[in-house]
Amino acid sequence: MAPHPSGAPANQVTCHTERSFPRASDDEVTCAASAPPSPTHLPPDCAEAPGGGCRGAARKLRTRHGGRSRPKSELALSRQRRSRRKKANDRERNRMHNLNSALDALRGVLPTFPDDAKLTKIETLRFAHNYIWALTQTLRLADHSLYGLEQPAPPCAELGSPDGGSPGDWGSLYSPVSHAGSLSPAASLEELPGLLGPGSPACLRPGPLAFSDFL
DNA sequence: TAGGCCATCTGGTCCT
DNA sequence: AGGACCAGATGGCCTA
Repeated sequence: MAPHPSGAPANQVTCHTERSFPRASDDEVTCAASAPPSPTHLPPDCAEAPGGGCRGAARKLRTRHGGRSRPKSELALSRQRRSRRKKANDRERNRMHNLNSALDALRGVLPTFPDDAKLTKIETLRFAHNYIWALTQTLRLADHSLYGLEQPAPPCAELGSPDGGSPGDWGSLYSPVSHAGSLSPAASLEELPGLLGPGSPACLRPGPLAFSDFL
């Protein structure tokens, strides 16, 4: 299922651009525009502020407060905490965006069907895991046949899978790494069974592929 | 309406 | 001290 097929964007924009929805604590956490910057709660892009008043203000503040580690008032401590929290929130948001970007990149190299909704995070990870396993098995089989090993391909049951299932073995027809840019996942998956040679074990020609085979 | 998925916030912990 | 990482909480959106 796709919770946000056309709704909210996958990557929520941050405070520096726009927010998708306000929160109760946003008056403290979001853009500095919502509240006048206090001397101890300087916006991160303060240096670019028109007139460059921020640095001057900070210097003035240091001068006025005697530089370092002076006992701070409760108000100043509170502002400092909020400032740190805001910065931590920004970093955390950015970190999660990076994580989501990596997941999107992973989705991009995984075969999917056109009518399939976007994979969820957990589906993407499981799919990738099983897909890599299938590719590994294919390479193993290719080695066996290339170097004339007498041993026939192991029965499907012996192939095993990381999850105990047997998702099949037809991933070696293309490499998600080497063809990442030109990969046509949808077509590839549907053509895979037919592209496998007639000598392929039955378990490697699973017929119509179900996406769930990889999950 | 319940449940799934997601983004975000938050506080804690560890590391530099 | 500050950043990275993590897990829990919260609330919004969507689908069955």
